[in-house]
Amino acid sequence: MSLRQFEYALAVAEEGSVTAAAELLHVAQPSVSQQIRGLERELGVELFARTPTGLVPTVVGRAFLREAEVAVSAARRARATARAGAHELVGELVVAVQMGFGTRQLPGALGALRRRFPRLEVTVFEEPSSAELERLGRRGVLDLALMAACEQTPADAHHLGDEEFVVVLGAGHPQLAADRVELRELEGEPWVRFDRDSALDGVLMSVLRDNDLTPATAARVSQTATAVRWAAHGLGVTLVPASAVPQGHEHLVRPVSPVVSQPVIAVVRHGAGPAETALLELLRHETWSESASFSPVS
Amino acid sequence: MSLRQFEYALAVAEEGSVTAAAELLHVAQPSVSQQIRGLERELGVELFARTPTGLVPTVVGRAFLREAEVAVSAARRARATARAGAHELVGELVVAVQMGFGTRQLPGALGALRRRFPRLEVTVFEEPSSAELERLGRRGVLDLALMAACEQTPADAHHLGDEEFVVVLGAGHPQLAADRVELRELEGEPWVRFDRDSALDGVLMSVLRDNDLTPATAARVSQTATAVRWAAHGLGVTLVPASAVPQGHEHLVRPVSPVVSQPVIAVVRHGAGPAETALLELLRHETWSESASFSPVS
DNA sequence: GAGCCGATGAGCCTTCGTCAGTTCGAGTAC
DNA sequence: GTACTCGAACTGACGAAGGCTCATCGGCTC
Repeated sequence: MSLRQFEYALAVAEEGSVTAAAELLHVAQPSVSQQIRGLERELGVELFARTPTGLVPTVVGRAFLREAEVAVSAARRARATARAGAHELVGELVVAVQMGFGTRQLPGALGALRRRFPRLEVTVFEEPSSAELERLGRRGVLDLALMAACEQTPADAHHLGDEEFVVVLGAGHPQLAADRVELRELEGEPWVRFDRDSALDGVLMSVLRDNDLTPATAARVSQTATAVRWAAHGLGVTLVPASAVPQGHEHLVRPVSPVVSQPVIAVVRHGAGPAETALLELLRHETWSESASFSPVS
Repeated sequence: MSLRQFEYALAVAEEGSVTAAAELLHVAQPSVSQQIRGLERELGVELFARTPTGLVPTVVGRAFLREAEVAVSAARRARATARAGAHELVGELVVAVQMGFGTRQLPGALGALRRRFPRLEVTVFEEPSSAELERLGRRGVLDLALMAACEQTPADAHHLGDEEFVVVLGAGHPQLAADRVELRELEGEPWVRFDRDSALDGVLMSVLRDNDLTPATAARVSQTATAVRWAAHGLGVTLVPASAVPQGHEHLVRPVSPVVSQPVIAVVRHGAGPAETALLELLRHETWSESASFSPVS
């Protein structure tokens, strides 16, 4: 049972005779005859009724040909898709981002990618933990991963820039008066934290530890936008990447001292093709080091 | 580009490695390796990225595999359909009926066929002219044709029975008093006739000629049911097969003298399979010679 | 260095394609 | 009605191509 047999059977049905089908397919007549016979023998059914003037599909033959048509056209589509991929970029690029990193840069890069390769679809997964990210990468599901550097960063990772972290304070918080918040001044504040085992929570914990602060957990959330909103409502203070602050909350945000920043890396998978490389280049050209644009209301 | 290559590629994508795929497919590892390479060479694209632990589909590879999956499953369905047809009857049986013949018997036979072979679909074409019917038959479109015998009836036609013709009179027509209408008594009546070149019109014309009647045409219609309805409304009289009289008009119908009847034949096409034969047998077992059940209201 | 994975090359065998010739049925001329 | 011709599909033999297997090599991981 091969595609060739299907195509021959369809041609015979279309033309109504083996001879005409053979001509259409640019092969000799016995070749078509043999293929049809072989197919019928393998299936154990008569697909065509032999008349003196040619071959006519039987009842089962027509039912078979309907499905065969689907198979053949799908095969043609598959080939066309692949061949198109040789020149243009087509397909689906799967990207994973560590929650909160590159939130500002990624849309720009993806927009540019889409403009350059309209037939390239992109799916983005947002994962909180770097462990899960690594697991997906190992399984080959991901084409490109965007994450904070950690101890086990592979050697072939591409350093894109640094993500500066900022605190979000509740409305009316006394520290909003300062241009830059001294972390030690936040002693005793309750914190809006992130999911256990998430990279963001890891950053927060190490920052608190480095500044001799005791972590009082007000709540745990999984998304940075939620953390910012809750902090704005006065539930506690939180620490998020600067690029992850949603619009409308800028006035509650302050850079911290000492500065907290994390190198952001991109990992493309083994045997990366032109699509991955293109996205990587676009990400490189985004602005990563941005002068903190948060300050007290003047 | 063959189905085998598609299956191999899908297996590799599924298993994540050539070795595992080969095991799954019960072939040696180099075989799978070669097929994948051949496919990639033919398409001019890298479908899989080679990693130390196995093969992972690339961006275009995934787009290709999506279509390949469709092709392979359609091929499987095609095979399953055909194999099912070897034991059970599946598919679509195309039947053509000469307008007005077997109108009563066909539904019964088709119902029985459907009960015995639920997966066999039947399509019925109603054609007015025998020439068109023959043309369709010659082109191999039809599996079975039901028609009146004519001069050029082929030798392999199956005689099913005879279709008696009856007249339909307008309400209040004086001849309704008789059990059987003498055709000569209809001299001067306008007739509701049938489409030019239709078999029914041919029957009507030869009957009128045989009885020395002059045909006065009141109207021409293409369907027997319409002819009966128009005749019932007093537009004229008409002559239709007894089995074609729709319910509710029986009181306006009378057999004629001399008796008009046409042999009804079934023609199955060259190389008829079990489906055609089954329907033919069922048609044979329907009652064709029926004592005329039309009479004046008692 | 052991072990796993994919790639490669040689040999065997199946399968496909072609050419020749045969069979069968339909249409036609006499 | 018979014989002839033509066109259709089938059959068999042969050469070519491709698929499968075995043994082996090169790379990478642990």
